[in-house]
Amino acid sequence: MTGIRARVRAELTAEIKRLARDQLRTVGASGLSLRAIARDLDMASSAIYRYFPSRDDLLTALIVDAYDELGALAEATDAGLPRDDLHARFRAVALTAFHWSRAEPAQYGLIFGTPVPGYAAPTDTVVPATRYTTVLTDILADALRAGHRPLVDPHVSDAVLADLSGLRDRTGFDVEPRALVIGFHAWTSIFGTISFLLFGHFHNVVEAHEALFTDIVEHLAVEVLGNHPDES
Amino acid sequence: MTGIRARVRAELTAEIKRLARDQLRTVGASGLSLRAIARDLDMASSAIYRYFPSRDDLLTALIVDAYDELGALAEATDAGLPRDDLHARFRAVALTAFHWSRAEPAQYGLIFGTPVPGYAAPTDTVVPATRYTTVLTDILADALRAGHRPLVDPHVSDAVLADLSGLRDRTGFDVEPRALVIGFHAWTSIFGTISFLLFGHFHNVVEAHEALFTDIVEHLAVEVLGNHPDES
DNA sequence: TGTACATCAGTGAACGCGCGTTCACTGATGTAC
DNA sequence: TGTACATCAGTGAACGCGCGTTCACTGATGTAC
Repeated sequence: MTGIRARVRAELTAEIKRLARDQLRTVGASGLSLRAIARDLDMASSAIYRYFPSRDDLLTALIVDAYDELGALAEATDAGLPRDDLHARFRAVALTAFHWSRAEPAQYGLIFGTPVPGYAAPTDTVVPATRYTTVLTDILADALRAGHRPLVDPHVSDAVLADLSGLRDRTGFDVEPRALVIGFHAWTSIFGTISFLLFGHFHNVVEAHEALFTDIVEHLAVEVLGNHPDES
Repeated sequence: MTGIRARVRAELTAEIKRLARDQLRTVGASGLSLRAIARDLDMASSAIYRYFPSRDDLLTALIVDAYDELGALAEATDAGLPRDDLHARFRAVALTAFHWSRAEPAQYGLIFGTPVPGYAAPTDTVVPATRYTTVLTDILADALRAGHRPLVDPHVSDAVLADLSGLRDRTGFDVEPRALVIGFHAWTSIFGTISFLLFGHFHNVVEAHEALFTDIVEHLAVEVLGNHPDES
């Protein structure tokens, strides 16, 4: 059986990551300690190196997992809704990010907070990082095709246009620039609001976090999607 | 002369904070080391304790300074513009935050990034933290008085309404709830966009940061302020 | 103006702690014939 | 099915480093009379 050793290995790898996430919660990314994890596991500190070649590799794995978790949740949420109810899809996917940020604040902070200085995210993180964003842009692209139009057509600077055409040439990603700027606006609004709520900037101002988030996303949805084309 | 010792003391205090900011830039808030600062100053590490009673107090001073710097810049920017050009004031104050984030990324990360775990911001930081926000809400209040109306009237949940009336009772801060929700939206959009640009989430997508920020803020201004009342 | 005393800045040693990573090693698990 | 060998997981000691904070102290600067 080649399987048993591999299974034990996978379990211990998962256990190490689980304990690492616990540490993220209590001491933050820069306080993450391999020795502390080894202590929790009743192992020699050097044993961790059989699973992760260095502390940075463990951090990278946590980042990848976090992006994948959020991305998978958003994909599942979106897939469960009727394709043509763009308002509902937009709201639900935004709300998914909000709920995930409350369930996993440490992981949220890891990917959306201050970057750990001296840590350069390797390329392994690029694809997982795009999963959530892809769900969002797909919704906006569907909306465009279905005749939804944003309330205000944004101005797009020449420099931004040039970047976007470069992006199209490099990756084939081809979306109408004005729609994309609206998408960026929605993206940064959603996560800006979540971050401010999570990081305490609404402390003593508004405590009904989910209600406020919902109100803001609702407002955003109308601006981004306009009214339903049937109604205009 | 009681002055000379006080002056030297003020200078050294400033020097310590300057070196601490350098460290923020290179190793981040949690890597901030009093011993390293003492080394840079060619002093015994214990000497720092004549100026800051603990590491956390130094961190607090840095946070207060950061909020004050950004707040003072926004106040000065706004004060230099004609009171009745609300679009210009809104854009300029947003852009001030953007430029400050580029000039002082470490300080920006300190106040708008992931909170340092285990560090509870003391009450000294509350007032400085409101300076920027006050400039922004004043602009929106002026706009309302001048007849500007947002393009879309936001829905405000009962729970948010209750929080806001509680806030009014506690602090006397009294702004029309729908205007305030729009203000929150603008606030989180501005800083969400700045954070994503600064923290690398637009890496390999849009490199013309200032142009993109300007486009998004312009879009936001129209949504928040509507068109100028004269033109409608 | 001069002296006695209090305040303050800075020193250097020490306490007690933690960290990432390497290395030679033992013993168990898997593989090939 | 049994044996020889290779792979792998985990150990424990060590290297070299860093940290915040305390404490008794020296010597200079300021204050009060």
